[in-house]
This record gives sequence, structure tokens and C-alpha cells, in this order.
Amino acid sequence: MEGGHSPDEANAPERLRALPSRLLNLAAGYAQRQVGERLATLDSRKWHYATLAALEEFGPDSQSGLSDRTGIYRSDLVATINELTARGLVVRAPDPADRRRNAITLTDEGRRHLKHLDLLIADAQAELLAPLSEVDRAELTRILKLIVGHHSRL
Amino acid sequence: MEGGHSPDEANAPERLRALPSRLLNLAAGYAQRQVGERLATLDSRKWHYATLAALEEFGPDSQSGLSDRTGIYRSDLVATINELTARGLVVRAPDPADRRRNAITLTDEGRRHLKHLDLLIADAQAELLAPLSEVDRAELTRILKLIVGHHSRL
DNA sequence: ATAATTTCGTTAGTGCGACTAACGTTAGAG
DNA sequence: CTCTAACGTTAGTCGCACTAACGAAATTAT
Repeated sequence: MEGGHSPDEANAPERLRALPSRLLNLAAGYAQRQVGERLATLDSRKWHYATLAALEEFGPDSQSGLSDRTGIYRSDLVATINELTARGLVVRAPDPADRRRNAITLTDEGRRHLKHLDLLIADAQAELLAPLSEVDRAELTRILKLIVGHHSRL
Repeated sequence: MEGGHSPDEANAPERLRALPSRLLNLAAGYAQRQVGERLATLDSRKWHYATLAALEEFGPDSQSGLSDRTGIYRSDLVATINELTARGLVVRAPDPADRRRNAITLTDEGRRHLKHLDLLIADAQAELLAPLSEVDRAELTRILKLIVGHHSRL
């Protein structure tokens, strides 16, 4: 599950070396690896984390609500919730107010698990950003937010 | 192939909103979309571009050499070269000096195609970075290079 | 009231990129 | 001459993004 076939940056073509889209993809890859590997130690994936985090912050929610907040597609959310319920981290129950909906609720066990995941995520960020100064970290976050903000609202 | 189920940043959980790994993944997603959509108009993908670019810059090369330079896995490179040869953009011939190797050579047609792709890639970068000032673009590139540099060696 | 439309959850499936395993062929080193 | 390593290839896994279609339930328009 490890390894890394990172391109030899020194020998990479000029045209590619400074290409923002490529740097972004590479950096995202490292980020995903850091996060993924750590979450895997607790048999979790980023969707689990996103879902649990959303539930703790906003309380019980429907699956479509969770989809909006987390960016997980409704169709993929099904499996995520299945996995979380199987482990007793959330409960899925039909919403009496609107019987089309499922009310997803965080359990105590889920809350506890989330705390563990928080630590792993923090570790991953630290490792990912290791070569950056505090200032650079803030700059990076600021600039990425500009990009994400621009492209997320249409 | 379009659409975008970008999470509603406003309603996203606190914990996720400023998470560098997540911002990186989102931004990389937008980048990939911009690049991918444009390349698709010429039935190309980023691997095609990377391969052609490497060949133009360094001249004929083996598949493993291309793998090193572009970051494409040897196993995936096979299909890429197949596609490029099918379109007459490169030629694959056994290397007489080392018969384990294939010498991949860029054709004139390939060189011409690469020029078109260059334009598309440039467009994609412009759109991706639209909300950023010149200074911010330079900052972003600089910081991403730090991250990539750090995680690619070792 | 009833018909038409919309929302929600679900199933199934596609496509792509990253990555591993295994294998035959060929080269190079001892 | 044998052992090992490199190359290209095939096949397959995994995670994530995304689409299509559908039944059940709710909302709306008539």
C-alpha cells in the first residue's frame, strides 16, 4: 500500500515542473496518502471522518444533508453509512417527520472514534506541511481557499 | 462528465473547511477537471501530454525512462504508448542496443499535436488560477514546490 | 381529491488514476 | 554459465468521482 513512484523532479520535463495543475495534483496525492494511511490504521477512510465530523457539528441529519455538507455523493453515502452503522458509530433510523428520509445519528462510540480520527488527521497535516514555515502554511491555506471558493460557487 | 457536486463550503463542517489536505484535494480536483475537459476536446489525457512533452524535451527514450520522468507507472505507460502509436504521434521500435527496451520516438505529427495541447494546458491554468493575483500565483507555485520537493525525495 | 412533479435513498455501473503481482525475455555480473 | 536484475506486458485491486434509473413518499398544482 506504500511505495511512491514520485517522479524524479530533477529529470522531469521543464514544461511540467512548474505547472500549477500538476503541482496541485502531486501535493494532493501526498496529502491523500498521509491522511489515508493514518486513517487506515483505524480501518477508516476520509468519508468516515467527514461524515462523523458533520454529525458532531450539526447534529443528526438526513443523508442528503450530509451529502451537501461533506461533498460525498448521495449514492456513495449509502455505503459509508452502512459501514459506520455496522461498527456502531452512527444509527440510521427512518425520520418520522418525513418518511422519505433517514435520520443519521452519532453514537457515543462514534463520538469517541471521531476524537481518535482527529488526532490522526492532525498528524497527517503536520507531516504534509513539514517543510513549510507557519507563514507559508497560512499563505497556502489562504490561496487554496481562494481557488476553492472561486470554483465551488459556479 | 460535468456537473460538480462541490460541497457547499458555507455549510461544511468547521473541522474540514480549513483543512489543508482537503483544500488541496478540492483544488486538485478543479485543476484536473479544467485540464481534463480541455484535453478531451482533442481526445487526449494528461498522460499523453506528459509523455509527448518528455519526448520533445529529452528526445527518444525507453518506456522506463519515460516512467521516471513523467511519474506514470510502467504498467500504465503501456496503454498510453499504445494509444499514441495508434494515432501516429509516436513510434515504438525495439532498441537495437538493448533488446529489452523499446525506443519511443516522437513523430512530426506528435510534435504538432503537442503544440495544440500546450495551448489547452495554458488555458486550463489560466482558468484554474483566475481568482489569484500574479503574486499569489507565484506564492502558490513556490509553496507547492516545497511540498512536492520534500515528499518526492524520500 | 387527484394528478403531476420533486425529493430521498438505493442499486448498479462507468471511468480514471494509483498501485501491486507475476511473468517472459533479454542483459549484465560473478 | 549461472544468477540476478531490468524491461515491457498483462491482469487485477482499490479508492474516489460521477451518472442513470427506480420505487417510495411528499409536495404542488389543478
